[in-house]
Amino acid sequence: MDHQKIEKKWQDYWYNNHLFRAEDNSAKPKYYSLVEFPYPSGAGMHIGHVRAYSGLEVISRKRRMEGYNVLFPIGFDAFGLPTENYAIKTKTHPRIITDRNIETFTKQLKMCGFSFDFDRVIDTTEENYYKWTQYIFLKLYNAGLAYRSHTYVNFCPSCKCVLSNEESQGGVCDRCGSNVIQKEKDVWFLKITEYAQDLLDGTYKLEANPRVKTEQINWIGRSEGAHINFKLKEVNDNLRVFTTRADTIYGVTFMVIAPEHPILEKYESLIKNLDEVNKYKEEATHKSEFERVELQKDKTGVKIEGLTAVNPISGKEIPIYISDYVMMGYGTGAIMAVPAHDSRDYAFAKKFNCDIIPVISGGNTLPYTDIENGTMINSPLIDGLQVKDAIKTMIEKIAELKVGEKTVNYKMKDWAYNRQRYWGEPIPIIYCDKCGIVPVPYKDLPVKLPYIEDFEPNENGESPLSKVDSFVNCTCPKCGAKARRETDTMPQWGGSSWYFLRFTDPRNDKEFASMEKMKYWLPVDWYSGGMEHVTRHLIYSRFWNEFLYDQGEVPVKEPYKKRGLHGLILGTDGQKMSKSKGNVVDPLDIVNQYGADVLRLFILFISDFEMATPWNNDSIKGCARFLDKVEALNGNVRLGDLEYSKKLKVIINKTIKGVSEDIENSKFNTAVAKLMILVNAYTEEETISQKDYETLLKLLNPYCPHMAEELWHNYHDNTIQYESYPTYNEKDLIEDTCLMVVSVNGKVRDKIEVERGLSDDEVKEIVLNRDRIKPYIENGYKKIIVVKDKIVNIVA
RNA sequence: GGGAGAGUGGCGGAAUCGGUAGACGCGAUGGUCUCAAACACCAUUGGAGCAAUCCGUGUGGGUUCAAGUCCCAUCUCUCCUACCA
Repeated sequence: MDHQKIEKKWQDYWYNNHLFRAEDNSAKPKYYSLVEFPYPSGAGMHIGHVRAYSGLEVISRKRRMEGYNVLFPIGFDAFGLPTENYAIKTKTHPRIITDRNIETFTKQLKMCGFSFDFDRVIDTTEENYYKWTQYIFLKLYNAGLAYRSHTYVNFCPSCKCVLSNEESQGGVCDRCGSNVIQKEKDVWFLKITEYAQDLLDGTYKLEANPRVKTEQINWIGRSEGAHINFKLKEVNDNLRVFTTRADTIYGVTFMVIAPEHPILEKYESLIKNLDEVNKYKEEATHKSEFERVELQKDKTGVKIEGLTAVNPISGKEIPIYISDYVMMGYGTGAIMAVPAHDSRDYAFAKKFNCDIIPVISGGNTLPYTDIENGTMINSPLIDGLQVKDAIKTMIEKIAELKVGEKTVNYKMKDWAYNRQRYWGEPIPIIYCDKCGIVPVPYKDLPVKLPYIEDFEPNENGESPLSKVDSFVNCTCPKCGAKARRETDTMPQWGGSSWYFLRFTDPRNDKEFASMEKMKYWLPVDWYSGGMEHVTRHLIYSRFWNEFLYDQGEVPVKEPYKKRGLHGLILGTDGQKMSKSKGNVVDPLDIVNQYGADVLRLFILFISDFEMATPWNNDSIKGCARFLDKVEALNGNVRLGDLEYSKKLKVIINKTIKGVSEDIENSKFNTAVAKLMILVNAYTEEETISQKDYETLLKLLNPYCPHMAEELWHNYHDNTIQYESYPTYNEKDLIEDTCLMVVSVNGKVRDKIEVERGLSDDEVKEIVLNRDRIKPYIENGYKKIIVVKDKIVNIVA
């Protein structure tokens, strides 16, 4: 069959007739299946996209046949650095590049025959979309969840841009791979930490692979402990620390604060060795996070002369050090060091000759860090207590003395939200000399991104928009005086944090989506995506949705009911595909050579959907042969019912059941194997009935819709897309007879074909008289275990 | 350092509750068709052995009538995370 021709034919038919359009008013039950919308890169669609979309493509086509009103949308997450960098390199405006790329992507998606609702396509860079991204930002601002702060942030020296914590994992820029440094800047933060507990609670409820859940749970990083205030001897102030081990307080022999800690500036005048301290501070902040981690074995630091802390329990005076092994971003940026029971504190103490006092018994050598089950020593108030009780008792004591309290700490940090870049949503904020920070009134949205020619960032990391006077200069909405606009833009993750809401009502110009439509469509029933977005996009978007829910703007607290996973497609060499390795597979080459149906079938057949798998050029042939066989069967079809062997009936019914169950469990590969078994069984028959052939076509349709549609039209005038999905007959699932395995001492010695449902005694009698078995039981046997219809084991 | 996942033929990978290990596909070998090749079709295909049979799911133990599957120990790989106090 000429796949080029028939695929084009049915794609035109489906898309021109809007066959996959989701209905807003429908009596059918709804189903919202969502795949992570692509970033429209210049390279076009990648083989990974095909795999990522094929899973829910199968589900969506199956749901339509099952009578659901399906929303399976697609759009483009088109703001972002790669486009901007490419624009700088080629001196072409990002708008032009984006439009071009979206066009290419759309064409390619259609060439694969994906059943997206192309009437709902959204583009995050369009004014009528980013207007609402800005709207949600203002909502956050007005709720006190967007704030500006002057602080140290992750900064990529190559992209000349601030990065969020999520974008600089491992101390490396997410986009370009450069080492990230700490830079002091004006930063917009979104207070995602306010939602840490809600996000954690929601994670437990999410239907998802444990990998997804644990990763989110670890990222949120809840830990229970206490805040403890250590009085400063020289001034009337406290040094506050966070600890999970309040029990070890008698073992504290020194304090350590992060180089960025504010008391350094606050009590500058008291510090006798200020020059030395400032020098260390300077060095530390200019080290990249990578360097800090690399040098971790070798602890560095400076003792702060002139400031002393007082242990609130023992009253002992202890020195304070500055060291870069303490991070400003976690806890309070200060720790109480217990060198006897913490290997980092121990290393530091050894180097700086600090005292080391063990407070938990059991260890012969220091540092003794295996301290979950020890007993307290050298700790007057809690001596002899088990660690667990000691923590509890000490926290109570601290609270009683009003020098601290029980608290919960989260690893997650607030989300650094501004970027010094052109190709993003302008942050809708105005600075007025009189009124300070003024949010743009909702009615003035969108703050349009001006069309400019010079979009290169400058050397000191200022946004290209700062050079555009017509954009910067404005009037204060409050007092009418001359004012300036914020010139930074939002990060790539902004637009994608709410796109699933927009899909329910993509052309609305009054609201980001109507409540009525969101009530109908939400939550997303099945959201499929990659592991790489679990600690970024998935958390961000859940945060926005939870916030909007609390504002009464969306109807559900958690936007996703189920989160599915897809594994990476690796190169044939087992390495990640990349241009530099030259192991990239272009999906369109496969489409041209074998057709979209073969590609779709193969990409799901290749392995477990959730696992990473190397690409294999040779195995595709098997899928092509399979489709040839399906087509060839067309000649064996006879109208009307045929009476088959029970065996074939069983195969048909088992296939229907198995394929359906496998698909629901994301076991797309074994579902294909079952279809192959069915086709092989059909091929052995002289003739098959039209009804049974159509059963095959319906089962095949979600995978290979072009072929299914083409063959279906040999018998019908209507489309197969909304034909009812096959159901199976319970009583035809099992054969009348069964093959039982006979083993002696666990080794297979014989097989018997017997009637189903024989009693144990009947089976025993048959087995003991088998010629193949007799030699093994000449000297009698100890016992016989019969597993009904399956296996007999004789213990001799 | 912490967490998660994985280890099965020449290859990609299957294997509900512990019950015939290797489904399905690729490749390979032999054959049919062809002047020939490709395609297609038929047969065989975990290893050793003529065979009976023996050995086989990273490694070493254990539980069980029975272990890829459960338990203990151990090695290797992948991903995530990371001076997290």
